[in-house]
Amino acid sequence: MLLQMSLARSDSWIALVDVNNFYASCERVFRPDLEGVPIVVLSNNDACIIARSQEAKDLGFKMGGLFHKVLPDLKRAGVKVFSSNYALYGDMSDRAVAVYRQFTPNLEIYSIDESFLDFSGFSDLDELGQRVRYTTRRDTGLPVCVGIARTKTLAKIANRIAKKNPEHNGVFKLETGDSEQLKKIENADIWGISRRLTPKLQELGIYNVLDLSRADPKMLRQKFSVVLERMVYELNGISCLELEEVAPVKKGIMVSRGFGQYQEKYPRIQEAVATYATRAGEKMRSQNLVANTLTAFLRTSPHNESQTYYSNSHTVAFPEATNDTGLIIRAAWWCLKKIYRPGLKYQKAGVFLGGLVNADATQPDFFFKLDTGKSKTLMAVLDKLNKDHGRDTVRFAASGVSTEWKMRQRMVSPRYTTLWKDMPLVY
DNA sequence: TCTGGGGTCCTAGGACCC
DNA sequence: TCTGGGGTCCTAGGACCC
Repeated sequence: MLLQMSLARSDSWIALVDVNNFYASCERVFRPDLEGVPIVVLSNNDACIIARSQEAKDLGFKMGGLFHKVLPDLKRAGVKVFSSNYALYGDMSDRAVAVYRQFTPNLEIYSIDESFLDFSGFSDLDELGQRVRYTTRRDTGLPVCVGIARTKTLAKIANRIAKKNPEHNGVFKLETGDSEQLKKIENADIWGISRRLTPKLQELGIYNVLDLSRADPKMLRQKFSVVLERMVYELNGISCLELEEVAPVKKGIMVSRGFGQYQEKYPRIQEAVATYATRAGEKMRSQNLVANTLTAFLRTSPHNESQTYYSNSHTVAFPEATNDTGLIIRAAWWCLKKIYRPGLKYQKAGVFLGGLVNADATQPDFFFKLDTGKSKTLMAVLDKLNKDHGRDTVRFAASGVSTEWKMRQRMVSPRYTTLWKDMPLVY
């Protein structure tokens, strides 16, 4: 593979804006009474901790900690616990990005809580970073930190420095070749280097980011990968990772969930799979995509020692690319029939749509004639009703009415910003 | 009872072709 | 029937990220 890189223009600057403790901060925006109170947010099924406020971090609660194990400690410490509320987090994320766009037209939404902003050509970048920070807080209630540097990798590091050192007031500009700063950061603490890689780098005498920036990129590529090679260039201010302002077309859409409790019965699993298939169809249509293939998968718990682990998947190709929920459910059930084994306690199932292409550029199958006009109208009506009146107002009977497989969300906060009935009357 | 969900990129290896 | 290099394409699996 050819290494793509370009010397940073002399005036090119990138800012990484990152919301502090994003999920926990979202919960706090509408609950000012929780200011200063430790907060944790749980994964789906209320299984483990996936986000913590600063206070909860300081109390020693760990990422990934099992909820049921740490529950007594959480109670004792007076920690406020939330199930995850992705409707709220997704909407708050959109609001933050809308604020960032007031400062630069060129930005890349990197994740639900991080965006890269093109700061090239502006003067007084520290002051600009402070304005982004102040405005985001004022207009959304969310606290952010800003890291500014010549490349994405360095901007990530700058952001980390801003976050860890309160004296910078949430904004830090990292100059290329600032060896004092790079020396202070361990390999495992930067973007793209996992804990696993750390001991191997240490064998080569690479203990911190300064060492890494001075390592031989060709040698690292040979011993590890092109990813590490690029990192060395990035650390030296040579940009290898461009700003992706236009989100690339998705290559696949996945909808999967663990069940609220283990499921054995075929009809219940069918309902779950039909529900995931429905959700996947909605996602596709909202992005004007159609899928060429569908994969369904089913597995038992890898942690349940009372039975042997079983995991299987099956893929089918649609005769013609589609985003019709009826066809997606049928295909998903076809796959499910191939992989379901009676007598097992299943923990999770999912649906994956692949071979995605734009819905306006499909290749019709000569022999298989799908009535796409009728399907399109039906799906449009379905989506409109569900958008106006709430999810699942109208749905396929295949999804069933039982609730036993549905995930647990016992402590979910209201959808303050996306559901009229949940909107607080007094702020 | 109980261990997230959704995604990207890279690599190796096999199939196939000329 | 055997031998071979060089190339592309596809897939599965791993690593990593948030």
